[in-house]
Amino acid sequence: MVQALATQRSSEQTSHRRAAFGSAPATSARPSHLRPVPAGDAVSAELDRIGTVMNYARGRMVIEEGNPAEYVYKVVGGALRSVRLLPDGRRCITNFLLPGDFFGFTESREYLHTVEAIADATVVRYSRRGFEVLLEGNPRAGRRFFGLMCQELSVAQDRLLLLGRKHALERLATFLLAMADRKSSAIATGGNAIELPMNRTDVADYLGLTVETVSRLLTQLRGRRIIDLPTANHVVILKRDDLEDISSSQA
Amino acid sequence: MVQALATQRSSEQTSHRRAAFGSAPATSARPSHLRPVPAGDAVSAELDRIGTVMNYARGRMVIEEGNPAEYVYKVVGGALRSVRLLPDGRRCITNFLLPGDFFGFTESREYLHTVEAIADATVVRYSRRGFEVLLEGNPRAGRRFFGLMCQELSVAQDRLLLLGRKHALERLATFLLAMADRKSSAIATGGNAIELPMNRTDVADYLGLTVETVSRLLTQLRGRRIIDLPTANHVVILKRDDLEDISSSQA
DNA sequence: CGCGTGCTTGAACATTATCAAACAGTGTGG
DNA sequence: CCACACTGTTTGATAATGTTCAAGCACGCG
Repeated sequence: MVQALATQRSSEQTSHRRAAFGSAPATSARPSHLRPVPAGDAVSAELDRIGTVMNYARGRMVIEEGNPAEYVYKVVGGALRSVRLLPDGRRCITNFLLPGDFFGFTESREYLHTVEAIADATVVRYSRRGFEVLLEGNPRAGRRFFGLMCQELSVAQDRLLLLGRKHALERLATFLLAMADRKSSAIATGGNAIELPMNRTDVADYLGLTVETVSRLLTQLRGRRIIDLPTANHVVILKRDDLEDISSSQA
Repeated sequence: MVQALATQRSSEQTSHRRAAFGSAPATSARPSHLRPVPAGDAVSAELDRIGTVMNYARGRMVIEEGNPAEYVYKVVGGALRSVRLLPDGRRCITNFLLPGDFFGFTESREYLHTVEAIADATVVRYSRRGFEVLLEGNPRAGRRFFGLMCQELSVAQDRLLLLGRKHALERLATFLLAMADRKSSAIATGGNAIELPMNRTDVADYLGLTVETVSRLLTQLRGRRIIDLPTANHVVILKRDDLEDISSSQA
């Protein structure tokens, strides 16, 4: 939410100020350590030359499934969701995108997923063509992004395990711990205070559950004094060990 | 199974014959069109120089979670499974690996998943170091493998949707259609005869179901004359349209 | 021929979904 | 400034899908 406040309300507002590749937004407490933001260097300088800063208001679509895949993006501030749909409307959020995350990569001509801002978001947009030229001309960039894709794939596989084999409560615990690690807005609390930028429906679609189940389980965890819920979107982890036990994560 | 029969029974048998990068095994009907095997060219020639052909008997482990990630692999013949486990033994098969597929890519020092042969399998092994040198020195190779990772990620996201939002019968239908497309061993039948190299437990762990449910649903589909089951591992798609309707796939 | 593994089938059960309604928080207009 | 409407959250009762436990069956192999 801190990031969101720093961005402007208007959507699709373009600024031609050049974007720093590796720098986290000033309003972010620190870059995520799960998906590290590459440090500023030669690759960053290259990317800076072709990047354009853009702002999207909450709810706005950044890319849409089926549209020509002409750009790739990096999140600078705010939060977004990557969405896949079934024909009848059932929804899966494949990923929440936070500062430092890239999105929009695809091998096909069109995007295969939709990305929407769940909080006012700032992103840097790179032309796909320019990005590809960078990849071909700069082996270091190629290596870096190949490594990034390996990590993404690994994260996705963890989620396959979560969706395929974990119970509802295990899923929620895993999610809360991951969010706490990615987005520890309060260093003072040891990374245990989480400001959720997404609503219950988003969490449900991310965990393969229903809104009702997510709500009930959060209530249950609060009843067991494992978490606190000062407000609906503010979670405080009180007993991290218990949450880790519940999550059944090997990590 | 055709591929498996062509390979030798002994495991970990090394042959220093050089491996053709893009060529499908002679015993394979045709390369998968879902995950195209890159055609032979300069990149292939590069890889050939550092590849070693290896055979693994059914059930053998090729790579193991936690071990140093020293190699990357390409499947030439047979079939393998990529596995993730929870501490209590619950299992998720993140992918079935068939001829043309690569595996073993990771950004971390150790493998994050286990790969086992489900049928006698032939793979080509490349040293990770040599592969990385290739990526850095050959922009075309970099681009190709980056694209491959994009595809892998997209496939994984489709499976997130499947595991998160599809019912058991939809999952099974989706799986059967995908297998038919990947592994149409009988061209004469229009790609509708499938020889499943994996057992029911593997299918269950791939679809996030139990063996019993998989078995019941296969029986149900046979009862509705949508598929035939000449043997337990031989599926014939009789009504592809019905199966596609059931699968709820947008594709 | 008998054993073992994997597949199928059945009955009871559990977890989570569905349907429904009340509640809370926020922003808007009177 | 308060009432109202809207959206999102919580809670409850019921139902369904898929799991669990259990047993029988079939095929392949020694």
